[in-house]
Amino acid sequence: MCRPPHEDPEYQRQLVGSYRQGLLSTMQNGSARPISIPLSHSWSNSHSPKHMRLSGVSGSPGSPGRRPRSDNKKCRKVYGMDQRDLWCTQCKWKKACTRFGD
DNA sequence: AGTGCCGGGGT
DNA sequence: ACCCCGGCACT
Ligand SMILES: [Zn+2]
Repeated sequence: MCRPPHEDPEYQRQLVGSYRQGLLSTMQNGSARPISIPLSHSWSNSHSPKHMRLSGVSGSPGSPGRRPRSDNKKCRKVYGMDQRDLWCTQCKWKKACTRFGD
């Protein structure tokens, strides 16, 4: 029913993945406390102060790693350049897709 | 060639 | 905040 732009600009960017400020919509509480996320401790503060690294992931530390492209069909491939208006907002702006999010 | 995304830029 | 492209990694 309608969908005035006072909320959900694209389902409010999809999901209540808001923490940080989206909490307002769900809480409707008058007190917007910027405190906190349930930031837990580092599971035990110093799990093992040793060189924990045998050969797991990591090719180059100073690199974001490779790009394991997925065979998913996202907004762009599904609809095509001729219907860009149907893509999700992120795809429209050449950002990471939020609708499929593979 | 084409998709998919970060970084950067305009309003 | 909202709106995009340059250029890059990858297929
Ligand atoms: Zn998308």
